[in-house]
Amino acid sequence: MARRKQRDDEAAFLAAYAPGKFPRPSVTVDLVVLTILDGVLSILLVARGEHPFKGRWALPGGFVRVGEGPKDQGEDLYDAALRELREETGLPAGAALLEQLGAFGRPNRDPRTRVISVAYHALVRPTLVPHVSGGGDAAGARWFPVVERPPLAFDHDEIVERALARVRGDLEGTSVAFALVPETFTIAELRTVHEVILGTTLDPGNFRRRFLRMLDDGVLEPARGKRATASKPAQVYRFVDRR
Amino acid sequence: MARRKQRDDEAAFLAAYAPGKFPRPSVTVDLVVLTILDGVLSILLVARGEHPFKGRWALPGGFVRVGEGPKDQGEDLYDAALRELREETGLPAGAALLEQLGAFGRPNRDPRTRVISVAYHALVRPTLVPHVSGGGDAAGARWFPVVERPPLAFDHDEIVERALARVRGDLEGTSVAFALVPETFTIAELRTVHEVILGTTLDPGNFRRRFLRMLDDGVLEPARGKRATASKPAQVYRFVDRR
DNA sequence: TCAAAAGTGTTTCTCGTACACCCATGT
DNA sequence: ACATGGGTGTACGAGAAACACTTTTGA
Repeated sequence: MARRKQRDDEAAFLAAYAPGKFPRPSVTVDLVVLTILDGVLSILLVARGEHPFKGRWALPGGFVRVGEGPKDQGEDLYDAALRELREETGLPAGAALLEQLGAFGRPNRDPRTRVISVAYHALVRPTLVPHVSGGGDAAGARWFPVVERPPLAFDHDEIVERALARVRGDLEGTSVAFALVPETFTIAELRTVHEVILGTTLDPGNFRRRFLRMLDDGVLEPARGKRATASKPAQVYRFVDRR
Repeated sequence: MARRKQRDDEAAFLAAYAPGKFPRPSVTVDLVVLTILDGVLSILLVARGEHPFKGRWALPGGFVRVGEGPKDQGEDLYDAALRELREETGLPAGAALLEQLGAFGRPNRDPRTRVISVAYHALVRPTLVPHVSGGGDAAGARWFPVVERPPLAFDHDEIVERALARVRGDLEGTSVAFALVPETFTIAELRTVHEVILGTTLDPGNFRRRFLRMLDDGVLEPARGKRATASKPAQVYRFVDRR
């Protein structure tokens, strides 16, 4: 039958297919890992131990694992990003909000060979940050305030700029802010996250109202306990994730 | 000097660098080419002449040109997208609003070998569409209404869905709508674009007011002439691009 | 003269912004 | 007792939404 014919046809084609006739690029994932330390938006950078850009700071990242043939095709891009995050920071999967920023593939962005990088941004809870320094591969990794970060290797400055613009844009409408706050948090803590990302100050009263609207939308729920502050203790809340 | 030493060091490293120790993926660009035909949001698809997915419809696209060594590293991703657009549609550069959607790299999305695709969406003025059919490589290219498009090859259905979501999201706040309208246009024509993309109907009066606000923001300017309609002729406007 | 679409007016509601103010608590 | 920050009230303006209405043209 035609159906059977079609299958054999395709199988024959696949067997005859010779990969690698054309040169291929290397593909990496690079991570823009962000958190808030002492009320300052901060980024995780690694010092490059090898050429090119030896000694410069760069985004953590690495090559995407690609299998040898049609049978094993390697790992997903997202999984590669997760793996790099774990290897370079020691953070467990699910500890960060990981989202793809896009592909950066300008020729000569890496002097060695053509490299196309798929960038991700990862937002890490400040309460998990202490774990980061401990990691094995993470020797040479350091947090910098984003506003006073050193110039970066490759086109990583451009990637960081795009990540920041993206996070700012996503601040309202998505749940990015909750990824930068402890499990349970006060209204003021969440407001600080917004202020730090936007680089402005927000009216506490007005922010509170927006916040409470989320509450009866079911995005948030009150949690037990209060947070001790410099003055009157504040109610703590929890983000309810319904994906 | 240390400076001189550093340069020689790096040059030596580059010379010694042996590329291709690890398997590399193929990288393609795929295009979600959209326009509005007869008031219907439409997408350009090509019939696949070869395996895999022979006979299925797919997004236009092709391999990114990658050079042989460090000296020639090939073309930029954006340029590759432009080139494909030209080759497959005959559209000149600048005829379409071309923006990157992201990278799609699930293993086994192509049965032959690991392929990572960088997707772009291209919004084409309906007045330019007649040129499209004429193109050389464009044999087998056809417009489909997006709502009744056939099932696509590879993971292209997913890419299209993401493109549509992106365009809908960008509709307000960016100038995507102006890319789907003739050089000069009436308020009703622009409204139709919004309605078609959002899949809703909009109040003519209210839309007009939003539109006029753009006018005194300087985003638009009145153009000479009127557009003949079924009834009272309408004023035409022009989009002023200040990038 | 009639249908169709351009263009105007009006009302209501929601939301952002600004700002004044009260209240509870740790020091 | 008092400063600090949590929490509340209010008033104004911009804009979204709904809808009734007038005007201008082609057929």
